Amino acid sequence: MFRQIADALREAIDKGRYREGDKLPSETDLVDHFGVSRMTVRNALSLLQQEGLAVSEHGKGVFVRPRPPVRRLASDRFARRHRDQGKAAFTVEAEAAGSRPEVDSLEVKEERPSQDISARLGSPRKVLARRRRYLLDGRPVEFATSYLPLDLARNTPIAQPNPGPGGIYARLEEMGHRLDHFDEEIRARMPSPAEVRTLQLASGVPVIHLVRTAYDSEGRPVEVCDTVMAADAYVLAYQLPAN
Amino acid sequence: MFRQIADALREAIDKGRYREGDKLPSETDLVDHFGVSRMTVRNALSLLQQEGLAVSEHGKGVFVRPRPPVRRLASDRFARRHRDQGKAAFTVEAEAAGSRPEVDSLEVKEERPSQDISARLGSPRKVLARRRRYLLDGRPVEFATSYLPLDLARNTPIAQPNPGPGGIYARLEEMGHRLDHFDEEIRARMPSPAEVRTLQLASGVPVIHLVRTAYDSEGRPVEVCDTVMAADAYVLAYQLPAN
DNA sequence: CAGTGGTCTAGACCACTGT
DNA sequence: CAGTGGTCTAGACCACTGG
Repeated sequence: MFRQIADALREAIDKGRYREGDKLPSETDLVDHFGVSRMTVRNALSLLQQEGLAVSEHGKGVFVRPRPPVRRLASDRFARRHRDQGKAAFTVEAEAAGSRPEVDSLEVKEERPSQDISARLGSPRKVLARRRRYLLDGRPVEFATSYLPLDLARNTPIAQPNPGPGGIYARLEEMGHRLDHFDEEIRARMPSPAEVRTLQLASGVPVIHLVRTAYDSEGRPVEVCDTVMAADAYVLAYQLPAN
Repeated sequence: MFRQIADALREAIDKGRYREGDKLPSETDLVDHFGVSRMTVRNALSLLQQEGLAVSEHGKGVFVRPRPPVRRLASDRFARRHRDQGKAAFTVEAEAAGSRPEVDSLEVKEERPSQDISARLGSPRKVLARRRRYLLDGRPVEFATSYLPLDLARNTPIAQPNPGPGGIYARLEEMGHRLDHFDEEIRARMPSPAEVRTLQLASGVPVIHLVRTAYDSEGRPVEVCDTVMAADAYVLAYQLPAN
Protein backbone atom coordinates (compact mmCIF):
# COMPACT_ATOMS: atom_id res chain seq x y z
CA MET A 1 0.00 0.00 0.00
CA PHE A 2 2.69 2.52 0.91
CA ARG A 3 4.39 1.74 -2.38
CA GLN A 4 1.21 2.54 -4.27
CA ILE A 5 0.93 5.87 -2.49
CA ALA A 6 4.58 6.60 -3.27
CA ASP A 7 4.02 5.57 -6.90
CA ALA A 8 1.04 7.88 -7.18
CA LEU A 9 3.00 10.81 -5.81
CA ARG A 10 6.08 10.00 -7.87
CA GLU A 11 4.02 9.88 -11.02
CA ALA A 12 2.38 13.18 -10.18
CA ILE A 13 5.82 14.71 -9.71
CA ASP A 14 7.17 13.20 -12.91
CA LYS A 15 4.20 14.47 -14.88
CA GLY A 16 4.69 17.95 -13.52
CA ARG A 17 1.51 18.09 -11.45
CA TYR A 18 3.83 19.07 -8.64
CA ARG A 19 6.82 21.17 -9.54
CA GLU A 20 10.10 21.84 -7.80
CA GLY A 21 9.44 23.38 -4.43
CA ASP A 22 5.72 22.63 -4.48
CA LYS A 23 4.16 21.32 -1.31
CA LEU A 24 2.86 17.78 -1.46
CA PRO A 25 -0.42 16.92 0.29
CA SER A 26 -0.03 16.81 4.06
CA GLU A 27 0.10 13.51 5.87
CA THR A 28 -3.43 14.10 7.13
CA ASP A 29 -4.66 14.73 3.58
CA LEU A 30 -3.09 11.50 2.38
CA VAL A 31 -4.47 9.54 5.34
CA ASP A 32 -7.96 10.75 4.45
CA HIS A 33 -7.53 10.35 0.72
CA PHE A 34 -6.17 6.80 0.78
CA GLY A 35 -7.96 5.62 3.89
CA VAL A 36 -4.83 4.28 5.55
CA SER A 37 -3.07 4.95 8.82
CA ARG A 38 -0.55 7.68 9.24
CA MET A 39 2.43 5.32 9.47
CA THR A 40 1.61 3.99 6.02
CA VAL A 41 1.55 7.47 4.60
CA ARG A 42 4.78 8.36 6.34
CA ASN A 43 6.36 5.24 4.95
CA ALA A 44 5.41 6.35 1.44
CA LEU A 45 6.78 9.86 1.95
CA SER A 46 9.94 8.45 3.43
CA LEU A 47 10.48 6.42 0.27
CA LEU A 48 10.28 9.54 -1.88
CA GLN A 49 12.77 11.25 0.38
CA GLN A 50 15.20 8.37 0.12
CA GLU A 51 14.93 8.61 -3.65
CA GLY A 52 15.83 12.26 -3.43
CA LEU A 53 12.49 13.34 -4.89
CA ALA A 54 11.11 15.06 -1.80
CA VAL A 55 12.28 16.84 1.32
CA SER A 56 10.31 17.35 4.49
CA GLU A 57 10.40 20.50 6.56
CA HIS A 58 9.25 20.20 10.13
CA GLY A 59 6.11 22.21 10.77
CA LYS A 60 5.76 23.20 7.13
CA GLY A 61 5.19 20.19 4.95
CA VAL A 62 6.79 17.84 2.46
CA PHE A 63 8.02 19.46 -0.72
CA VAL A 64 9.25 18.41 -4.12
CA ARG A 65 12.99 18.72 -3.81
CA PRO A 66 14.32 21.76 -5.62
CA ARG A 67 17.18 20.99 -7.99
CA PRO A 68 19.88 23.48 -7.13
CA PRO A 69 22.07 24.85 -9.88
CA VAL A 70 24.99 22.53 -10.44
CA ARG A 71 28.60 23.54 -10.53
CA ARG A 72 30.45 22.12 -13.47
CA LEU A 73 34.02 21.09 -12.81
CA ALA A 74 35.94 20.98 -16.05
CA SER A 75 38.99 18.81 -16.42
CA ASP A 76 41.15 21.80 -17.31
CA ARG A 77 40.30 23.62 -14.11
CA PHE A 78 43.85 23.25 -12.82
CA ALA A 79 45.55 24.20 -16.04
CA ARG A 80 48.34 26.66 -15.47
CA ARG A 81 46.64 29.32 -17.55
CA HIS A 82 43.77 29.50 -15.07
CA ARG A 83 46.17 30.24 -12.27
CA ASP A 84 47.56 33.68 -12.89
CA GLN A 85 44.68 35.54 -11.30
CA GLY A 86 44.58 37.16 -7.95
CA LYS A 87 41.55 35.24 -6.75
CA ALA A 88 40.96 31.62 -5.97
CA ALA A 89 39.61 29.53 -8.83
CA PHE A 90 36.45 28.80 -6.88
CA THR A 91 35.71 32.48 -6.37
CA VAL A 92 36.34 33.51 -9.96
CA GLU A 93 34.24 30.74 -11.37
CA ALA A 94 31.34 31.17 -8.95
CA GLU A 95 31.12 34.89 -9.65
CA ALA A 96 31.17 34.19 -13.38
CA ALA A 97 28.20 31.88 -12.84
CA GLY A 98 26.37 34.57 -10.92
CA SER A 99 26.64 32.94 -7.51
CA ARG A 100 27.96 34.31 -4.26
CA PRO A 101 30.99 32.25 -3.22
CA GLU A 102 32.27 31.86 0.33
CA VAL A 103 35.09 29.95 1.91
CA ASP A 104 34.62 28.86 5.43
CA SER A 105 36.14 27.08 8.43
CA LEU A 106 39.62 27.40 7.02
CA GLU A 107 42.07 25.44 9.11
CA VAL A 108 45.77 24.79 8.58
CA LYS A 109 47.44 22.17 10.75
CA GLU A 110 50.37 19.85 10.94
CA GLU A 111 49.25 16.25 11.31
CA ARG A 112 50.22 12.65 11.11
CA PRO A 113 48.75 11.36 7.87
CA SER A 114 46.20 8.57 7.63
CA GLN A 115 47.42 5.39 6.06
CA ASP A 116 45.74 6.16 2.76
CA ILE A 117 47.06 9.71 2.50
CA SER A 118 50.49 8.57 3.59
CA ALA A 119 50.65 5.96 0.85
CA ARG A 120 49.61 8.44 -1.80
CA LEU A 121 52.23 10.98 -0.71
CA GLY A 122 55.15 8.57 -0.50
CA SER A 123 54.96 7.93 3.27
CA PRO A 124 55.94 11.26 4.82
CA ARG A 125 56.12 11.21 8.62
CA LYS A 126 54.02 14.32 8.93
CA VAL A 127 51.88 16.40 6.59
CA LEU A 128 50.44 19.88 6.42
CA ALA A 129 46.65 19.71 6.24
CA ARG A 130 44.63 22.58 4.81
CA ARG A 131 40.89 22.20 5.43
CA ARG A 132 38.15 24.45 4.11
CA ARG A 133 34.49 24.46 3.26
CA TYR A 134 33.06 26.06 0.13
CA LEU A 135 29.61 27.62 -0.06
CA LEU A 136 27.55 28.98 -2.94
CA ASP A 137 24.86 31.53 -2.09
CA GLY A 138 25.15 30.48 1.53
CA ARG A 139 24.74 26.79 0.81
CA PRO A 140 27.65 24.47 1.64
CA VAL A 141 28.60 22.44 -1.41
CA GLU A 142 32.05 21.04 -0.78
CA PHE A 143 34.47 20.23 2.00
CA ALA A 144 38.08 19.78 1.03
CA THR A 145 41.35 18.93 2.71
CA SER A 146 44.73 19.32 1.03
CA TYR A 147 47.66 17.33 2.38
CA LEU A 148 51.27 18.17 1.60
CA PRO A 149 54.45 16.54 2.85
CA LEU A 150 55.52 18.69 5.78
CA ASP A 151 59.15 18.93 4.67
CA LEU A 152 57.89 20.58 1.53
CA ALA A 153 55.31 22.96 2.97
CA ARG A 154 56.67 24.00 6.36
CA ASN A 155 57.60 27.66 6.68
CA THR A 156 56.31 28.51 3.23
CA PRO A 157 53.30 30.60 2.14
CA ILE A 158 51.47 27.26 1.79
CA ALA A 159 51.38 27.06 5.57
CA GLN A 160 49.57 30.41 5.69
CA PRO A 161 45.77 30.54 5.72
CA ASN A 162 45.89 32.57 2.52
CA PRO A 163 48.70 31.26 0.32
CA GLY A 164 48.37 34.11 -2.15
CA PRO A 165 47.35 34.50 -5.79
CA GLY A 166 47.08 31.29 -7.78
CA GLY A 167 46.78 29.22 -4.61
CA ILE A 168 49.08 26.51 -3.39
CA TYR A 169 49.73 25.17 -6.88
CA ALA A 170 51.25 28.49 -7.90
CA ARG A 171 53.38 28.46 -4.72
CA LEU A 172 54.53 24.91 -5.37
CA GLU A 173 55.68 25.87 -8.84
CA GLU A 174 57.51 28.93 -7.51
CA MET A 175 59.29 26.62 -5.13
CA GLY A 176 60.58 24.58 -8.02
CA HIS A 177 57.99 21.84 -8.11
CA ARG A 178 56.73 22.26 -11.63
CA LEU A 179 53.45 20.37 -11.78
CA ASP A 180 53.23 17.64 -14.35
CA HIS A 181 49.85 15.98 -13.94
CA PHE A 182 47.02 15.18 -11.56
CA ASP A 183 45.40 11.86 -10.79
CA GLU A 184 41.78 11.98 -9.72
CA GLU A 185 39.79 9.15 -8.18
CA ILE A 186 36.03 9.47 -7.96
CA ARG A 187 33.62 7.55 -5.80
CA ALA A 188 30.00 8.13 -4.84
CA ARG A 189 28.39 7.01 -1.60
CA MET A 190 25.90 8.08 1.03
CA PRO A 191 27.22 10.68 3.47
CA SER A 192 28.24 9.97 7.05
CA PRO A 193 26.27 11.77 9.76
CA ALA A 194 29.16 14.23 10.09
CA GLU A 195 29.06 14.98 6.37
CA VAL A 196 25.30 15.47 6.52
CA ARG A 197 25.93 18.17 9.10
CA THR A 198 28.81 20.02 7.48
CA LEU A 199 27.23 19.97 4.03
CA GLN A 200 23.64 20.37 5.32
CA LEU A 201 22.56 17.54 3.06
CA ALA A 202 18.93 16.60 2.56
CA SER A 203 18.22 12.90 2.83
CA GLY A 204 18.43 11.20 -0.52
CA VAL A 205 21.48 13.21 -1.56
CA PRO A 206 24.72 11.23 -1.98
CA VAL A 207 28.20 12.67 -1.90
CA ILE A 208 30.91 12.56 -4.52
CA HIS A 209 34.24 11.72 -2.99
CA LEU A 210 37.15 12.94 -5.08
CA VAL A 211 40.79 12.33 -4.23
CA ARG A 212 43.29 14.22 -6.35
CA THR A 213 47.03 13.69 -6.29
CA ALA A 214 49.33 16.27 -7.83
CA TYR A 215 52.70 15.14 -9.21
CA ASP A 216 55.66 17.32 -10.04
CA SER A 217 57.82 16.90 -13.12
CA GLU A 218 60.06 14.48 -11.27
CA GLY A 219 57.14 12.22 -10.57
CA ARG A 220 56.99 13.07 -6.91
CA PRO A 221 53.52 13.38 -5.38
CA VAL A 222 53.41 16.85 -3.84
CA GLU A 223 49.81 17.19 -2.77
CA VAL A 224 46.73 15.09 -2.13
CA CYS A 225 43.39 16.86 -2.05
CA ASP A 226 40.52 14.96 -0.49
CA THR A 227 37.17 16.47 -1.41
CA VAL A 228 33.61 15.59 -0.42
CA MET A 229 30.96 17.26 -2.54
CA ALA A 230 27.18 17.44 -2.31
CA ALA A 231 26.31 15.31 -5.31
CA ASP A 232 23.31 17.43 -6.27
CA ALA A 233 25.52 20.47 -6.68
CA TYR A 234 28.09 19.09 -9.10
CA VAL A 235 28.75 17.72 -12.52
CA LEU A 236 32.29 16.59 -13.16
CA ALA A 237 33.47 16.92 -16.73
CA TYR A 238 36.56 15.28 -18.21
CA GLN A 239 38.07 15.23 -21.62
CA LEU A 240 39.95 12.13 -22.68
CA PRO A 241 42.16 11.91 -25.74
CA ALA A 242 41.38 8.95 -28.00
CA ASN A 243 45.06 8.37 -27.90
CA MET B 1 16.18 7.51 21.08
CA PHE B 2 16.35 5.81 17.68
CA ARG B 3 19.34 7.97 16.87
CA GLN B 4 21.11 6.76 19.98
CA ILE B 5 20.46 3.17 19.01
CA ALA B 6 21.74 3.87 15.50
CA ASP B 7 24.79 5.62 16.95
CA ALA B 8 25.53 2.66 19.18
CA LEU B 9 25.33 0.24 16.28
CA ARG B 10 27.28 2.52 13.96
CA GLU B 11 30.05 2.84 16.49
CA ALA B 12 30.14 -0.91 16.99
CA ILE B 13 30.47 -1.34 13.23
CA ASP B 14 33.16 1.33 12.93
CA LYS B 15 35.15 -0.21 15.73
CA GLY B 16 34.99 -3.58 14.06
CA ARG B 17 32.83 -5.29 16.65
CA TYR B 18 30.67 -6.21 13.71
CA ARG B 19 32.44 -6.93 10.46
CA GLU B 20 31.28 -6.97 6.87
CA GLY B 21 28.53 -9.50 6.45
CA ASP B 22 28.03 -9.99 10.21
CA LYS B 23 24.51 -10.18 11.48
CA LEU B 24 23.41 -7.34 13.72
CA PRO B 25 21.22 -8.08 16.75
CA SER B 26 17.66 -8.89 15.74
CA GLU B 27 14.92 -6.34 16.21
CA THR B 28 13.61 -8.35 19.14
CA ASP B 29 17.06 -8.34 20.76
CA LEU B 30 17.29 -4.58 20.39
CA VAL B 31 13.78 -4.05 21.73
CA ASP B 32 14.70 -6.02 24.83
CA HIS B 33 18.13 -4.47 25.20
CA PHE B 34 17.07 -0.84 24.87
CA GLY B 35 13.59 -1.18 26.35
CA VAL B 36 11.86 0.57 23.48
CA SER B 37 9.17 -0.38 21.05
CA ARG B 38 9.81 -2.17 17.84
CA MET B 39 9.13 0.84 15.63
CA THR B 40 11.88 2.73 17.40
CA VAL B 41 14.33 -0.05 16.74
CA ARG B 42 13.24 -0.32 13.13
CA ASN B 43 13.70 3.40 12.75
CA ALA B 44 17.28 3.06 13.95
CA LEU B 45 18.02 0.17 11.61
CA SER B 46 16.43 2.03 8.74
CA LEU B 47 18.83 4.91 9.37
CA LEU B 48 21.82 2.61 9.07
CA GLN B 49 20.45 1.22 5.83
CA GLN B 50 19.99 4.68 4.38
CA GLU B 51 23.59 5.41 5.26
CA GLY B 52 24.62 2.34 3.34
CA LEU B 53 26.05 0.70 6.45
CA ALA B 54 23.56 -2.16 6.74
CA VAL B 55 21.29 -4.26 4.59
CA SER B 56 18.29 -6.21 5.75
CA GLU B 57 17.33 -9.61 4.43
CA HIS B 58 13.79 -10.70 4.97
CA GLY B 59 13.53 -13.70 7.24
CA LYS B 60 17.26 -13.71 7.96
CA GLY B 61 18.29 -10.54 9.72
CA VAL B 62 20.05 -7.22 9.29
CA PHE B 63 23.68 -7.43 8.24
CA VAL B 64 26.66 -5.14 7.97
CA ARG B 65 26.77 -4.33 4.29
CA PRO B 66 29.57 -6.17 2.52
CA ARG B 67 31.79 -3.92 0.44
CA PRO B 68 32.00 -5.55 -2.93
CA PRO B 69 35.20 -5.36 -4.92
CA VAL B 70 35.24 -2.17 -6.94
CA ARG B 71 35.96 -1.93 -10.61
CA ARG B 72 38.43 0.77 -11.46
CA LEU B 73 37.77 2.64 -14.66
CA ALA B 74 40.97 4.26 -15.88
CA SER B 75 40.86 7.31 -18.09
CA ASP B 76 42.83 5.52 -20.81
CA ARG B 77 40.31 2.71 -21.06
CA PHE B 78 39.28 3.82 -24.53
CA ALA B 79 42.77 4.38 -25.82
CA ARG B 80 43.25 2.88 -29.26
CA ARG B 81 45.91 0.51 -28.02
CA HIS B 82 43.38 -1.24 -25.80
CA ARG B 83 41.18 -1.91 -28.77
CA ASP B 84 43.02 -4.43 -30.91
CA GLN B 85 41.84 -7.45 -28.99
CA GLY B 86 39.17 -9.89 -29.94
CA LYS B 87 37.20 -9.44 -26.76
CA ALA B 88 35.26 -6.58 -25.33
CA ALA B 89 37.16 -4.33 -22.95
CA PHE B 90 34.82 -5.19 -20.11
CA THR B 91 35.46 -8.90 -20.51
CA VAL B 92 39.23 -8.64 -20.78
CA GLU B 93 39.50 -6.40 -17.78
CA ALA B 94 37.12 -8.39 -15.58
CA GLU B 95 38.95 -11.62 -16.27
CA ALA B 96 42.24 -9.96 -15.46
CA ALA B 97 40.75 -8.95 -12.11
CA GLY B 98 39.65 -12.52 -11.47
CA SER B 99 35.92 -11.91 -11.88
CA ARG B 100 33.40 -13.63 -14.09
CA PRO B 101 32.01 -11.10 -16.56
CA GLU B 102 28.65 -11.31 -18.29
CA VAL B 103 26.78 -9.10 -20.70
CA ASP B 104 23.07 -9.24 -20.58
CA SER B 105 19.80 -7.98 -22.06
CA LEU B 106 21.52 -6.77 -25.18
CA GLU B 107 19.12 -4.80 -27.33
CA VAL B 108 19.74 -2.89 -30.54
CA LYS B 109 17.00 -0.58 -31.78
CA GLU B 110 16.32 2.41 -33.95
CA GLU B 111 14.74 5.21 -31.96
CA ARG B 112 13.87 8.84 -31.86
CA PRO B 113 16.40 10.43 -29.54
CA SER B 114 15.53 12.22 -26.32
CA GLN B 115 16.11 15.94 -26.31
CA ASP B 116 19.33 15.61 -24.35
CA ILE B 117 20.81 12.88 -26.54
CA SER B 118 19.72 14.68 -29.65
CA ALA B 119 21.49 17.87 -28.60
CA ARG B 120 24.69 16.02 -27.85
CA LEU B 121 24.69 14.24 -31.22
CA GLY B 122 23.97 17.29 -33.33
CA SER B 123 20.20 16.77 -33.65
CA PRO B 124 19.87 13.63 -35.77
CA ARG B 125 16.26 12.68 -36.59
CA LYS B 126 16.78 9.11 -35.52
CA VAL B 127 19.47 7.19 -33.65
CA LEU B 128 20.62 3.64 -33.23
CA ALA B 129 20.42 2.65 -29.55
CA ARG B 130 22.51 -0.21 -28.18
CA ARG B 131 21.48 -1.20 -24.67
CA ARG B 132 23.21 -3.76 -22.48
CA ARG B 133 23.71 -4.69 -18.86
CA TYR B 134 27.04 -5.73 -17.40
CA LEU B 135 27.45 -8.19 -14.54
CA LEU B 136 30.41 -9.29 -12.46
CA ASP B 137 30.20 -12.67 -10.78
CA GLY B 138 26.46 -12.64 -11.39
CA ARG B 139 25.94 -9.22 -9.87
CA PRO B 140 24.67 -6.42 -12.12
CA VAL B 141 26.99 -3.44 -11.92
CA GLU B 142 26.25 -1.25 -14.90
CA PHE B 143 23.57 -0.50 -17.44
CA ALA B 144 24.64 1.31 -20.56
CA THR B 145 23.06 2.66 -23.72
CA SER B 146 25.05 3.83 -26.72
CA TYR B 147 23.38 6.18 -29.17
CA LEU B 148 24.70 6.78 -32.69
CA PRO B 149 23.25 8.92 -35.47
CA LEU B 150 21.26 6.49 -37.59
CA ASP B 151 22.68 7.72 -40.88
CA LEU B 152 26.07 6.71 -39.60
CA ALA B 153 25.24 3.33 -38.08
CA ARG B 154 22.48 1.88 -40.23
CA ASN B 155 23.41 -1.24 -42.18
CA THR B 156 26.84 -1.45 -40.59
CA PRO B 157 28.29 -4.00 -38.13
CA ILE B 158 27.40 -1.46 -35.41
CA ALA B 159 23.74 -2.34 -35.93
CA GLN B 160 24.54 -6.01 -35.19
CA PRO B 161 24.24 -7.32 -31.62
CA ASN B 162 27.91 -8.24 -31.75
CA PRO B 163 29.81 -5.53 -33.63
CA GLY B 164 33.03 -7.57 -33.70
CA PRO B 165 36.53 -7.23 -32.19
CA GLY B 166 37.35 -3.85 -30.69
CA GLY B 167 33.68 -2.95 -30.40
CA ILE B 168 31.86 -0.08 -32.03
CA TYR B 169 34.79 2.29 -31.67
CA ALA B 170 36.93 0.03 -33.85
CA ARG B 171 34.10 -0.15 -36.41
CA LEU B 172 33.67 3.61 -36.41
CA GLU B 173 37.35 4.09 -37.15
CA GLU B 174 37.22 1.51 -39.96
CA MET B 175 34.38 3.52 -41.42
CA GLY B 176 36.59 6.58 -41.58
CA HIS B 177 35.58 8.25 -38.35
CA ARG B 178 38.92 8.46 -36.64
CA LEU B 179 38.21 9.17 -33.01
CA ASP B 180 39.75 12.30 -31.60
CA HIS B 181 38.57 12.62 -28.02
CA PHE B 182 35.82 11.80 -25.54
CA ASP B 183 33.90 14.08 -23.23
CA GLU B 184 32.64 12.54 -20.02
CA GLU B 185 30.12 14.02 -17.62
CA ILE B 186 29.70 12.49 -14.20
CA ARG B 187 26.85 12.88 -11.76
CA ALA B 188 25.82 10.94 -8.68
CA ARG B 189 22.27 10.54 -7.41
CA MET B 190 19.92 8.05 -5.83
CA PRO B 191 18.54 5.45 -8.22
CA SER B 192 15.02 5.44 -9.61
CA PRO B 193 12.88 2.42 -8.71
CA ALA B 194 13.57 1.01 -12.19
CA GLU B 195 17.32 1.33 -11.64
CA VAL B 196 17.01 -0.35 -8.26
CA ARG B 197 15.49 -3.31 -10.06
CA THR B 198 17.85 -3.63 -13.00
CA LEU B 199 20.96 -3.12 -10.88
CA GLN B 200 19.59 -4.97 -7.84
CA LEU B 201 20.72 -2.13 -5.64
CA ALA B 202 20.59 -2.28 -1.87
CA SER B 203 19.11 0.76 -0.21
CA GLY B 204 21.76 3.30 0.65
CA VAL B 205 23.64 2.73 -2.61
CA PRO B 206 23.68 5.66 -5.04
CA VAL B 207 24.35 5.44 -8.75
CA ILE B 208 27.01 7.12 -10.82
CA HIS B 209 25.58 8.52 -14.00
CA LEU B 210 28.18 8.90 -16.72
CA VAL B 211 27.48 10.38 -20.14
CA ARG B 212 30.30 10.04 -22.65
CA THR B 213 30.37 11.69 -26.04
CA ALA B 214 32.84 10.50 -28.68
CA TYR B 215 34.07 12.97 -31.30
CA ASP B 216 35.79 12.16 -34.56
CA SER B 217 38.74 14.08 -35.94
CA GLU B 218 36.42 16.48 -37.73
CA GLY B 219 34.80 17.41 -34.45
CA ARG B 220 31.58 15.59 -35.19
CA PRO B 221 29.94 13.77 -32.26
CA VAL B 222 29.61 10.17 -33.40
CA GLU B 223 28.39 8.42 -30.27
CA VAL B 224 26.86 9.16 -26.89
CA CYS B 225 27.08 6.49 -24.23
CA ASP B 226 24.76 6.87 -21.25
CA THR B 227 25.82 4.69 -18.34
CA VAL B 228 24.32 4.09 -14.94
CA MET B 229 26.64 2.32 -12.51
CA ALA B 230 26.16 0.89 -9.04
CA ALA B 231 28.24 3.38 -7.09
CA ASP B 232 29.57 0.77 -4.67
CA ALA B 233 31.10 -1.17 -7.55
CA TYR B 234 33.17 1.56 -9.15
CA VAL B 235 36.02 3.96 -8.79
CA LEU B 236 36.57 6.28 -11.72
CA ALA B 237 40.15 7.35 -12.29
CA TYR B 238 41.26 10.21 -14.49
CA GLN B 239 44.60 11.68 -15.30
CA LEU B 240 44.77 15.40 -16.04
CA PRO B 241 47.78 17.13 -17.53
CA ALA B 242 48.93 20.22 -15.58
CA ASN B 243 48.91 21.93 -18.92
C1' DC C 1 8.36 -25.12 13.23
C1' DA C 2 10.54 -20.89 15.48
C1' DG C 3 12.80 -16.78 14.33
C1' DT C 4 13.39 -13.12 11.36
C1' DG C 5 12.05 -8.78 9.06
C1' DG C 6 7.80 -6.28 6.41
C1' DT C 7 3.50 -3.99 6.78
C1' DC C 8 -0.25 -1.84 8.98
C1' DT C 9 -3.33 0.05 12.64
C1' DA C 10 -4.85 3.50 16.28
C1' DG C 11 -3.53 6.47 19.24
C1' DA C 12 -0.55 9.64 21.88
C1' DC C 13 2.50 13.50 22.73
C1' DC C 14 5.99 16.58 21.04
C1' DA C 15 8.38 20.36 18.18
C1' DC C 16 8.22 23.53 14.68
C1' DT C 17 5.82 26.92 11.55
C1' DG C 18 2.95 30.57 10.36
C1' DT C 19 -1.10 33.49 11.36
C1' DC D 1 -3.62 29.15 17.78
C1' DA D 2 -4.21 25.46 14.15
C1' DG D 3 -1.65 22.80 11.05
C1' DT D 4 2.40 20.52 10.01
C1' DG D 5 5.84 16.81 10.51
C1' DG D 6 8.79 13.92 14.29
C1' DT D 7 8.79 10.35 17.66
C1' DC D 8 7.08 6.62 20.21
C1' DT D 9 3.97 2.93 21.95
C1' DA D 10 1.48 -1.69 21.80
C1' DG D 11 -0.26 -4.80 19.20
C1' DA D 12 -1.50 -7.47 15.05
C1' DC D 13 -0.82 -10.23 10.95
C1' DC D 14 2.04 -11.44 7.11
C1' DA D 15 6.13 -13.35 4.28
C1' DC D 16 10.43 -15.27 4.14
C1' DT D 17 14.26 -18.27 6.02
C1' DG D 18 16.32 -22.13 7.93
C1' DG D 19 16.48 -26.24 10.55
